[in-house]
Amino acid sequence: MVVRLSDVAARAGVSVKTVSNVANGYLHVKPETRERVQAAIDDLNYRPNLSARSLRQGRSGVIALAVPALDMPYFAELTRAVVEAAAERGWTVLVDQTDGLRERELEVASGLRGHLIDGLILSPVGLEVDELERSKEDTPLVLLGEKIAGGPVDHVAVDNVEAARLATDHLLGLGRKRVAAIGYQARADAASGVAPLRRRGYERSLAAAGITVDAELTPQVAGYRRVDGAHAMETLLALPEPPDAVFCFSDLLALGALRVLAERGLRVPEDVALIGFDDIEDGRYSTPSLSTVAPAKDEIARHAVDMLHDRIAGRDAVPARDVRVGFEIVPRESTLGRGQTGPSGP
Amino acid sequence: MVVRLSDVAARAGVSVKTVSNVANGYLHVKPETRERVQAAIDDLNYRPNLSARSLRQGRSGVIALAVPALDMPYFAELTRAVVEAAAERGWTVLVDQTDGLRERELEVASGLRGHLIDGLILSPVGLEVDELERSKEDTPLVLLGEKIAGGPVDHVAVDNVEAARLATDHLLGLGRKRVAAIGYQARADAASGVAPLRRRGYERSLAAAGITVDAELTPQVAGYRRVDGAHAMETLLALPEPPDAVFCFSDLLALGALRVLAERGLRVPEDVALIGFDDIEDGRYSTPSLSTVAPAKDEIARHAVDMLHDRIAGRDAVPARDVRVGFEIVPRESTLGRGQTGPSGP
DNA sequence: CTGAAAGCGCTTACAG
DNA sequence: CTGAAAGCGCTTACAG
Repeated sequence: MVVRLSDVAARAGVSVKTVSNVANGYLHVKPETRERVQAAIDDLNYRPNLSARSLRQGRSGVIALAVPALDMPYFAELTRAVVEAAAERGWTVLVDQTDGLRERELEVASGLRGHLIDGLILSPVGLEVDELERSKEDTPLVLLGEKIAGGPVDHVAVDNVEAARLATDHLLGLGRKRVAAIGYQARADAASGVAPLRRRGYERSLAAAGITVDAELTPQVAGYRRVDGAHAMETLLALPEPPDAVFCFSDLLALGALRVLAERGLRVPEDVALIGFDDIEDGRYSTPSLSTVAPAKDEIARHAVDMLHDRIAGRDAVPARDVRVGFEIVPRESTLGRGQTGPSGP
Repeated sequence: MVVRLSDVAARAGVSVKTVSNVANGYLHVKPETRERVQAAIDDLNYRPNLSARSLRQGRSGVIALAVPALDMPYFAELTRAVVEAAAERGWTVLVDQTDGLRERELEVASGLRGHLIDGLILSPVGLEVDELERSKEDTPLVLLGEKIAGGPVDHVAVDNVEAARLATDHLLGLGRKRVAAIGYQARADAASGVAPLRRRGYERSLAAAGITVDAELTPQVAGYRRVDGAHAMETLLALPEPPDAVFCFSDLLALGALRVLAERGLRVPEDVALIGFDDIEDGRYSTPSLSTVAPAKDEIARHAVDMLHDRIAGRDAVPARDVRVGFEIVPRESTLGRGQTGPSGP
């Protein structure tokens, strides 16, 4: 049996307007009246129909978050942070998985959810900026990452070039001479995703140290998962002169690489030092624990939600903003060795 | 500018009914008419307003999935599977995180989303069956896991007792004598979550081998994350006579334990054999790779979505169903040792 | 402070 | 096969 606002009004002996005022926490309702209405709401177990409210108000209180894959820890952790930040605003989050596919990202960006959502936070991988402009929806949109930066849309990211540069510096600072990078992608020149930026930081660091990039030390990967890191590491170890350090463009890549090094009986960091990117929890508990670049995920989430809130509130006049959040180089055992670090853990 | 059905109708020179028919893929529309309507839809970039549709039809096409934590890989992987299974039915999934808190689970179960969702898949941790019955909502509900089984609600789970028994058998089969269990919880007697079931399986296996349970070998944990496994392992290693094998009630617990064993310089599996539960991707790439119990996550997701679909379709007459999905013991290096297993990987 | 009424954008009987 | 109209359950000007 469905309970309507008017049922509550009838029971409480007031108008629907008054019930609506109480349900929405408005002022100008006598405490006595408010109490009577609340009692009726409780008695009847009334729940407002959000579709009706949304239809009337033009806002649903639901935002969508579209990430490549929920089962990649970085995105799982980011999703958690976004859901929490959204909850603080009373928003509900609807999660979409794009698998990094251009068409799915485009679908999502072009209003897949038809007015069901008030706004969208999208972490694009395959989408190009011109496609985004062509599909220009009126749904407020915030982009994550640097796939499409400086474009016509709000976006928040870490400074990937600088973070990658410092990560590589960290390896060079250990005295390593052959520093490889795992994460180069075939489509790198097409400015896809973070790869070209982290690549630039890596190369910049080497250049500053007077080292020329050795193409052999930058194998191509198909993706950023453990399996890709494992394959790339195998390639590197097959070289006549393997690297003595590796900067992996994601922690998952690094964990895959770590696994292969262990299989080969190589010591980390003594034989090969390793640093990743993302600071996922897995890396804190691996053996050895994984040095990494830690982006401020909570800040990313908070900024994304705040910016979306501003857009939804109608600050359309404001030009698109590019927000940078902080990051930190977190040295752990995979570069410093055992005993150099404190107890692991979150 | 918002485009309405009537705008499309006007442009195409037909009635709204016809546009509605086309938009919903109904029959009985002349191909020629359909084409003209479709052209108008494309021209105007029309998107149906889902709130209006939902208000009218009483169904939104959105279901909610409530899990304890998205950043726990098991739930992240399960969420992915549910989103995919739901997509096959044209459903969108709204994700809630409960943190395993009773009150949040209750909120969610008692229609938090007020008619926004057509149904709910809930993985309860703290919620008790009587609370669930009291709050008896009309929103179709399917429960995951065995926290509340055999109750008044559809639910799908693996046979945790049997799975735990076989996992323990696997350790005993290696000739281990002091087999510990990490995952006992203080509230175990209160029948909370999977702990008591896996505990029963563990004890049943020992009993069959003529071994009495040693309370020292079953330390309490506060949660099922890596940090909890690390703490419990430390407790076990501090014993005068530490275990030579450990059954961990989750892979995360096992990964935490593995980390501590490595820190202490103990060999796995030579000194201590280890098996987990969940088959998360992390365990396939750890060193050593982690033996585990692999529940059929895709089956769980598919059954949950199918059962929810049946309830939404109004098969209320059908009594609550308890569905069991399969599982598999997956031996890897943490019990079999190096070289005993094939190449790791997904 | 409260009541009666319009309207958000759909879908769907009901006529034709 | 198509058109005109009612109504889903809210919120919100508009009167009082």
